Amino acid sequence: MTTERTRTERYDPSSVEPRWQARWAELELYRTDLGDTSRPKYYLLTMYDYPSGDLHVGHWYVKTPTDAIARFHRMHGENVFFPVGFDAFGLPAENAAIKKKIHPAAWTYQNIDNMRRQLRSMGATFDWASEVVTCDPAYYRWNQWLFLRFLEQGLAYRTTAPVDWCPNDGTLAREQVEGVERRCWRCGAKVEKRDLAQWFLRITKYADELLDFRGLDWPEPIRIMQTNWIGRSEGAEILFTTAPDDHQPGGDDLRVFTTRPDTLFGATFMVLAPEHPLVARLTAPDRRAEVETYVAAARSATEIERLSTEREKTGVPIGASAINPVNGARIPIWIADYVLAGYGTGAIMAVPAHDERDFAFATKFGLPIVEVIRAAGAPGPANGLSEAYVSKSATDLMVNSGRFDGQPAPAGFRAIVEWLKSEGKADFAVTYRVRDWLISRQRYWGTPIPVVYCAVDGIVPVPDEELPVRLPEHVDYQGSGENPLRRDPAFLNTVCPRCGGPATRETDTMDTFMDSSWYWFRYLSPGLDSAPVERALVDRWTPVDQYTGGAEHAVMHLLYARFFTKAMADCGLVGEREPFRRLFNQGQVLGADGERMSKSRGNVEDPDALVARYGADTVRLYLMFMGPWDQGGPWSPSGIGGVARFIGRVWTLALDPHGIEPGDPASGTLPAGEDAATAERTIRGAAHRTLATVTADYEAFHFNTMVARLMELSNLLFRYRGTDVAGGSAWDEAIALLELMLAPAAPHVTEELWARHLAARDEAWRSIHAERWPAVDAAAAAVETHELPVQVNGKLRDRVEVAVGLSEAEVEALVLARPKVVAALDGKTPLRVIHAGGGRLVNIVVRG
RNA sequence: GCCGAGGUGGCGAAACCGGCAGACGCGGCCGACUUAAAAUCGGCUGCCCGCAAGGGCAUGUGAGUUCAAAUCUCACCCUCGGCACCA
Repeated sequence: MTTERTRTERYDPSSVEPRWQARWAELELYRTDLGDTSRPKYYLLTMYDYPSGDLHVGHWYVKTPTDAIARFHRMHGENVFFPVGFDAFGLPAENAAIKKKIHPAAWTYQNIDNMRRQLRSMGATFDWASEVVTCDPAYYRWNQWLFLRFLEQGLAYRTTAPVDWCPNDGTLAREQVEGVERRCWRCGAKVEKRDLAQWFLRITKYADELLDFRGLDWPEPIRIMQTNWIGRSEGAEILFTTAPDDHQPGGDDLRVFTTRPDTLFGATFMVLAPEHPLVARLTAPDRRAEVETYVAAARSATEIERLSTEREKTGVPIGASAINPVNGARIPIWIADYVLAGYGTGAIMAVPAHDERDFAFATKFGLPIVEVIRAAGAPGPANGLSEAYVSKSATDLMVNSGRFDGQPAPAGFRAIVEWLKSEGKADFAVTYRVRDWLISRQRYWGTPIPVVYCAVDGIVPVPDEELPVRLPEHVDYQGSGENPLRRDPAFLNTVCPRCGGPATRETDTMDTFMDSSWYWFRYLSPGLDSAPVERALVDRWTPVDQYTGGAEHAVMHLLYARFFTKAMADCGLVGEREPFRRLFNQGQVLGADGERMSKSRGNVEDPDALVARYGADTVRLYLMFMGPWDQGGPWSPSGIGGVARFIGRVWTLALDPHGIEPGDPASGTLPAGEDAATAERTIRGAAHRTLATVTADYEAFHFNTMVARLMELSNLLFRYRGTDVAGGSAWDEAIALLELMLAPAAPHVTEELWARHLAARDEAWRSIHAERWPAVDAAAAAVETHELPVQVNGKLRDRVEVAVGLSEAEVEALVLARPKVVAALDGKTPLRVIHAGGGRLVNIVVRG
């Protein structure tokens, strides 16, 4: 008997995992009863995916820890709603259509089928009954409906805006414009800008409200990025007028926005955006050729290039002048690409003495620099300023500013604006960096914008009862990259809903960010065909309690979602004005080469192969163990074997507590100096201390240290395997705690072990995932002594085991008597003894 | 360029509040078990000097604050995310 060394069967995920997945599905364990009010609700949302074809480990990296959160909350008795869906419109489907001659819909649905299968292999607790697919007319119909409400509210409007344009392939997305040469990805033609009439949503109306994050538990960096993206600037709008010349009569209004009206006397020239509407009219005939060349060049540059502060400043004078309203001075008008048409008024007054970009510009082109602000007490510069003085100190004084000389700059700011305001030439103003949201896309695979154009009635909204405006199925998307909807007469030609006369449909479709701006509301009632959202469920379940997804969405998706919620609230559709109470951004898993995973780079890591080899639990646990969840990093599978080993050890501990390791002579005997009673105290103490830290780690999403703590506990239990205490009550308690703690992260193996324990005790089966999260036994977890590090002059010299709760004097006496400390003191008298952080460390200071 | 994040052993990382740098795991080395291998189990493993006891050095670089700095401050270097038509 004793020589029999047969081990328990190994853990075999390939048989255990599918069996439990099937059982959970059969029992509909994760279908949420949204009407159940007996328990607290927990709406857990993870960013839905674009159906690109295959899941990669990056998808697992977001979703499996989120699933652990869902399970953790269920174990706390909450009614958890954890839906999934697909962000199914978008450019890649159209690209696939062009390249592979497959219909975008076919490509998309084929990918969705595959990804559904892959998502199910995670063993996650998604509520599939709530699934949303945005390219389904039952979904995009409500995009159209919402658009029409926004149109009624004045939140949607149409105006012209430039697009990247290829003469052969029409509008191009940013990623379809290649290289610094800016050429078309398909035909290589030089890309130009073209102005098109397009639809916008008025996000700027909510700019101030979007700056308010009160009540939201969001990461600070995301709040800062959104705040900077919105970019609120307080200042004034100043009215300059153009001076008369030989070629034009003057008297045109030129409005500028400035944050520094106190520097107005230092405005020595004016710069218009090359796209500014007055440029053509004001330009002198002899300047025209040069100006037109410059405007063309500026239009082909990207905004990132134009706003670079590093780049050499460029610009040309247009041969006209403006009148500075404070002193009547004639100042030359230039155009330069660092001034953008879309920001402020598209025109600036240049104050080179007090703005870095203006200084660089004036220096390069020999324009005058007039100092008008000086630090208090500073002498005036002897030979002119060597750099711009941009400091905004409250004690700065105004100089060379007529009757404002000697005034503090902040007072001058107000005084100058008040004075000009009384003359109708200025007013206080606020400008935002954020621009209204351009939602028009000249593409096929998106939600058609539901308006028609009638020669008689102009822009006419499609009536609600005619929604959805369906995408025609059979279109010619092979001809060119231009929107195929324009080539489909059956779609294009319609009748005006108002007059019944001939009309044409809008052929632009919506930005897919429109779809993702309200999908979590739709999850609550995906099949509802009378309204986009069911108000009662929305009121009960939103805002979302926890949202997880990538930080790459910090400003666009997450800002649009907030805007949409506010706009929907103003349309009376929802009650809350914020979508996501708590946000977490996990890091990105990069390819092994450190680059973003993408098919074209060939660095995509396929989770199916890993699951086949190690099982879903190991992959889940490894992704959690890799590092902090918000960090991400390059993918490397080295180390996954360690996690697989850990799961195997838990399996062995749970099913074979009395086994002896033939390779370890100490196996099966208690550690030296321990009897059964102390061993059991050690086991219970370790288990309950682990429970305390693991609980905190789950709550803080510190999954990597959570796994480490469980490894430590299993290592400790392994030392007691085969001894007299193995299989005893303390042991069994520790094993049960270990399984419960591991259950949210590794749901299959823990479910199997739990079922076997129940069967061994002849108890009826119940899922471990329906068990309550255990409570810490504080008495068991308490420690009696701890190790105290002792430093002399900040260097570690000794460690002392001390009882918990000694006074500082007792500790000091103990420590000063230690031989190593005496040696380190070398006869010198301690100057101070510092007791840090409640017995964490003692530092003895001796030098003078 | 602008906004945001991050740089710690051979590798992934830990140190949550300014208090023992390197938990946990990978890899490596040594051992046990085995006819053998695999698997499994145990031990050691930041670098340098030393037989050892011990000592010195060390958290991207350089300065500073402090009894004490991976952690705070300043400057610089490098990597990653976003920059409005990829999602």
